[in-house]
Amino acid sequence: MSRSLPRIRDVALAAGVSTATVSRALSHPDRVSQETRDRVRAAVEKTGYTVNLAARNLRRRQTGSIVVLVPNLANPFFSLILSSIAGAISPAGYNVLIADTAQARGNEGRIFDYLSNNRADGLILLDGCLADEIRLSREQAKALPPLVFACEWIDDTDLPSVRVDNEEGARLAIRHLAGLGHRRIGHILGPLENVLTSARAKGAAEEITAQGLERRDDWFFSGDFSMASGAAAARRWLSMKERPTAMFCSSDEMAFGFISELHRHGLAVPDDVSVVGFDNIAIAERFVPALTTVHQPRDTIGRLAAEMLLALIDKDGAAAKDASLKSGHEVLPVELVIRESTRALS
Amino acid sequence: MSRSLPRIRDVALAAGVSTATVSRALSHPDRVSQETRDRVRAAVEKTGYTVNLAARNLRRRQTGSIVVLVPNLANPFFSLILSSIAGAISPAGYNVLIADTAQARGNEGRIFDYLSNNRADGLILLDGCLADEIRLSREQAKALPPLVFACEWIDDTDLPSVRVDNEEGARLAIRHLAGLGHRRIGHILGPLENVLTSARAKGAAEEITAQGLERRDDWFFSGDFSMASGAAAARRWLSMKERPTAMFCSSDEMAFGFISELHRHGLAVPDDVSVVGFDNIAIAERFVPALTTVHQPRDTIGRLAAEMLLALIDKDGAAAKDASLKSGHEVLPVELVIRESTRALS
DNA sequence: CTGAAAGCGCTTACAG
DNA sequence: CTGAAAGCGCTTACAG
Repeated sequence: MSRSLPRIRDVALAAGVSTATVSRALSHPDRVSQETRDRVRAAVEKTGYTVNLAARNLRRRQTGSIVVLVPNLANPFFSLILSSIAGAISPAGYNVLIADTAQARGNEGRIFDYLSNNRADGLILLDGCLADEIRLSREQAKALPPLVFACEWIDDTDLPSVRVDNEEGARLAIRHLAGLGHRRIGHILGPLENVLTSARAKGAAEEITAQGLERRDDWFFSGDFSMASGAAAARRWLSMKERPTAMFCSSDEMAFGFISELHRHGLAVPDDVSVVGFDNIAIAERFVPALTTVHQPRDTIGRLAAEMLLALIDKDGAAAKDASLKSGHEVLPVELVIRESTRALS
Repeated sequence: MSRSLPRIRDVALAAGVSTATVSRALSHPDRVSQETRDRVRAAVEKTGYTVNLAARNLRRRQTGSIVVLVPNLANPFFSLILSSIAGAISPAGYNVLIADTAQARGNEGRIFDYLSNNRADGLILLDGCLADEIRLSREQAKALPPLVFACEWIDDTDLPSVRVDNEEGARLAIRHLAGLGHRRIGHILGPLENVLTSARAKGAAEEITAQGLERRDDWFFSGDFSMASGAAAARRWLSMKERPTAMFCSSDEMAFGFISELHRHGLAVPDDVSVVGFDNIAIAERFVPALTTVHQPRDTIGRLAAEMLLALIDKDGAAAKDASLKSGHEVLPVELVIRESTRALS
């Protein structure tokens, strides 16, 4: 920034008051007389003053930033969540810093840097694979700032989170396929270490059993949420002697990869196999065929995570930490959106 | 941040040197003896010190942040560009703030706030529709920080930019379709005020003429880059008496919307009409049919924009402003990726 | 190569 | 309701 920017002193001069009064008029208008308020406002306008955030933050002993850690920025699943987080955080006066943990993992210590309470007043973590880092930070008594998990979480901790009912989503998917007459249902898993993977696999396995269907290990396909892994699963499916007649994919992208790869081999969905996704990202309704999938309310997830975090930061500031806030888990309902990629077994 | 964080004074005490020396050892290791360097490093490790960025930035009269303004965070086209920007900017020691102009437009003044050099040491603008704001800022002599446009730009200014050869991309698309024997080629436009819209429409119109094809106004369909607008174009296409046999869409998302809407009406691509997109976003190769499209090197765009901006900031700092840097336009080549959504006119 | 000292621009108890 | 003054934590000419 150039040295010619107006400072609070310039406003004070123009308004004929002290800098302390200008500061108060701006930050606590109620602690200042009506007349002073008006004069300061006029002086601000005249000088074109805007507060220097570095100075304010230094003095207030805060960073003014909320850091959001995303597993993979290039994944469209996160974009809507990010914009709803930003939409809820910005009005509260914080900057939103978005960092890609996949990228940060390259640089040793980078993640710790973000986790440090030196960097952010609060954290929203969309990546549940930070258990080790968080444990280490805690052991070293490096105080973490208030944080909230969104979408993913860490098992066996009291860290607050916002997520959907992943098990129920999986059950809905399986129930839908069973209802269409499918008896052999496959499932493409997410990454093995991922909490979403186990939750959805558990729900799927339970419902398969509940429906009295055969549960075979080789009908659980490995994956990592990516389109490429969905395509790889399709190739394995093609090579099987006894194929599932329906597939529940743990992400929409894997469903697209699976469908597309079958299409390249001359097979069609849902004619040759029914497919259900998970997420309901924007393109799901425009894919060909339109994808039957489990809807995650991404805007709500982002907004709630932001609100929970802001509440935590306030509580911390007021030294009145609310235990229920600090370890609350908001579990949002999911719903199945039935479209064209599934149909009754013929 | 809690008040118990180690400060530079703690490091100085532990190392038995002054705070000035600690600061130097950290910021300018070469200006300090080898022994001092080692002792400071040991003291940093022992105390767990990390620099307080607000204090550093205040003292250095900088913000430490680069702001990226995106037209729409929820659009997957931008995600890869954003992550490559972040990948190039972060190592240089800047925070990357991402803001959604669609959201910011709601709050009056928000955009100006971001444009202020009080907020960021540099700007990367992915939104070309900021012409008015930039003109106003300049007129009011509110010094803008160094900035670079990426993807989009503003005509008739000397503001530097990174972009692809949009006209050539359009020509490649039309030439490909003409080469397949198509004589009636339609085009779905982007938003009317958008510079990309005119560049691509110009290239398309030129090449249609160059190929000796009929150019009809009603074969230029309005759109706004979204899937919904592609679907709307499809409905108009369906209602026409004389339909184009091939469509060039100014974005992949519009192509998906167009194809999907036709599919809902029982028509298929490329059997009933050939379709070319623009962007080559990740899902293009996995759409059904896989989309023929004009590839934009999104990672290169992001990286180059970041590098240009960093160079500008350095130059500004050194007061040695390089005119060619300040108004350079990097135009990257595009290439046509031929897949399954186009085929010879039967 | 190193240290003492000033100052970046703001906010906030404190006193009046 | 208002002002004088201290101080947030760092960096950097300046002097030695």
